[in-house]
Amino acid sequence: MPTMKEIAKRANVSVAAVSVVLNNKKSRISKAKKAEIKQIAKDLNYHPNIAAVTLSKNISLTIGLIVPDITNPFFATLTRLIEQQLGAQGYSTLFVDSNNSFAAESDAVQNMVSRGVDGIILVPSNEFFLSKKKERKALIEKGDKPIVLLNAYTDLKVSYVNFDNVQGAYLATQELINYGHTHIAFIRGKANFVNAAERLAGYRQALKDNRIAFNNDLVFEGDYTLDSGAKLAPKILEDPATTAILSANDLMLFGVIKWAKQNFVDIFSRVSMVGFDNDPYGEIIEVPLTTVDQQPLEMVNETIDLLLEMLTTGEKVVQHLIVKPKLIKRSSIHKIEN
Amino acid sequence: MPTMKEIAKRANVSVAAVSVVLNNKKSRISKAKKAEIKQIAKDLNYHPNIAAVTLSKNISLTIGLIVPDITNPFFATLTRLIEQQLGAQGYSTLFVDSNNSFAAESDAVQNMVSRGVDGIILVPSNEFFLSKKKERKALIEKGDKPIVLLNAYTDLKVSYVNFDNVQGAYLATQELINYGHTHIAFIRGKANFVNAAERLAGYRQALKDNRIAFNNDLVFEGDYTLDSGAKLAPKILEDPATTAILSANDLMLFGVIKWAKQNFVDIFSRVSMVGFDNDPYGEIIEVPLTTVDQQPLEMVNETIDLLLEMLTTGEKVVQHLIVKPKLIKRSSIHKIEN
DNA sequence: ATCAGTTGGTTAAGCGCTTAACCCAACTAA
DNA sequence: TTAGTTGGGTTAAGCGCTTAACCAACTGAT
Repeated sequence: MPTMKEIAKRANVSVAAVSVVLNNKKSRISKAKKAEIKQIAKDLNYHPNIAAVTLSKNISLTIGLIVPDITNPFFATLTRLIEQQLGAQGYSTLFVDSNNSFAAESDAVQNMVSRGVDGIILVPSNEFFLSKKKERKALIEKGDKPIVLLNAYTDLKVSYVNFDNVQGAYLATQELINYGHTHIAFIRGKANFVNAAERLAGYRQALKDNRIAFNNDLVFEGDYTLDSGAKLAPKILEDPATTAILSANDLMLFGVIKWAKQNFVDIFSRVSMVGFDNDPYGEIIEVPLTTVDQQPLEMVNETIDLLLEMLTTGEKVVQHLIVKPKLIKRSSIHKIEN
Repeated sequence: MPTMKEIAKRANVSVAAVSVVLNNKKSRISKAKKAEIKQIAKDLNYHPNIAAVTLSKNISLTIGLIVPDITNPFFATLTRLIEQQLGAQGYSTLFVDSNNSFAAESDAVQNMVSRGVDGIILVPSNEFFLSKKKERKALIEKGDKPIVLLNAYTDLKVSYVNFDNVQGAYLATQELINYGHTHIAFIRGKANFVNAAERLAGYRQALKDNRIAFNNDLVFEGDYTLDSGAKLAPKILEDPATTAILSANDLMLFGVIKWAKQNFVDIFSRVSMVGFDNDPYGEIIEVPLTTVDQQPLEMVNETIDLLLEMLTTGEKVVQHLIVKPKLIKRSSIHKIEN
């Protein structure tokens, strides 16, 4: 790999001169020399050693990205958008799949700080919210880099971008009610997942606004995995009065559908369904799924803007951005006569 | 962030002493001093500045990973396995989604080399194989880092890990034939995708071994996207003699299914289907999809082993590893009477 | 008494790049 | 004539860490 030293030698100048011209800083280097240096750099196919730049400037043009599970399509979509937008701004992405483990998230943040990332985007795992506040706080403050949480609310003094889970669940529930449903099962995320609580709240609010009594027996707790949905399916369907299911994500609904297939129940006739996430596969299943879209592009845009603002101004702002949900109406809801 | 200098001052030793003990090198530092230094490091929550380590040792414990599209579940699975296995070995992952662009792959490699990654895992895009050999070669040789291609054959002098596409397509085709199918449509990948050619070859070989004439009118060209499958669907289904479809990936088959839903054709009765990839959603659709599993875990294991061998020995080996396919038999094939 | 070997470290150079401070010759302007 | 400016760079220190070479004091054997 060619270095500035090499270029300097060929151009008969000091490496300082090379540095300033290759970085396009205003300096007293003559036009001719500038051109010569740039030409030599091009000829040698020079590219800076980023470790050296990082060491001396204390910025790395790298950001860390931590997601709970990249095989979850929603997180994959976020990841793709983030990587591409950061790349367009000249930033590289140090990627970690935390496998839904708080310990892994913590290690990842430490390692990223150690590597001198300029900032961190953390899509918190479920475990994140199960940890002690003190530990969460320690994680956030490690190396006090700019950090923004994505897809989560939090009580910590840190920026986050989330989407309006209350409103999302409200919209979805209202839609079911509009079709005449009153016995609506709700598959929530585990008690301590923050987004899960908000979604439950939206569900309850919609019931209340429609004067439908909330019934806790209709609330089932999953963990956002397909398997947890499959496991809950028989319990949910046990009550013949239940005519609809609202799920805190599509994946659990797919689990319900899978269980139904395996047990020969015609699930699409049996219940109406609405999910969360706008999973691409919701569109191609037997009956396309009505779902709440989390507007990943908007979320990522806000996240990148926020992070970039911190990086360029050098100030650590604490902002909370909430993007509005959008109900994608497809065919998994049918009318009920009361 | 505390530095070795800080530790050295507190322990009344030189930073060189700190360096050797924190790196557990054998040295002439007394047990007592060693313990003291380590304790201070722990108290200060010291973590090395990786940029400095990289600069001086010329290794970064970072590897670059480039995939064509992280929202494709197969690539997501590979990515997850890679990141976790590398993490377990102390390596971090610099991630790039090339968005199926050769230019992006090329830039990514350059950038990674510039950042001093120790090695690169490239899951080549489709465009990769459409580029000139000279350009592909240039990409591979950039900065001559250890590099292994994953999920591809190649004519270049570089290691790769792939799975046996010929055998995979052969198995799938033979399965269809076993069920009595003789008019089997094949959705291939674009002509220049190397894996696509091998899959076609396996399909043809199976036909030949069963004395079924190859008919080029039954071969359709997609680009591995869901949309391309949807676009091809009407053409494929036009010929009433066609009783089965083998697709070079599940996604295109999902596209066919989607088109069928939208056009009210009962696709699962109309044709038998086999895909490639063992996409998780193949299991939860109306009729679970028979598919060829690419054994991502085995592929990743081989890839990591290969790369780690190069990293530890420092030698650039050129090995070609082919993992055996596995046919996942589900319900999307039905018997045909001839 | 001398010397080799051991113990317990230190020194210094270097990795590639950045940046503030400096230098000198030639040219203006009063 | 001289002070001041401008053009065209150079020097040197420093970012945090690594590593080979060195050194001083002590111990034990001859």
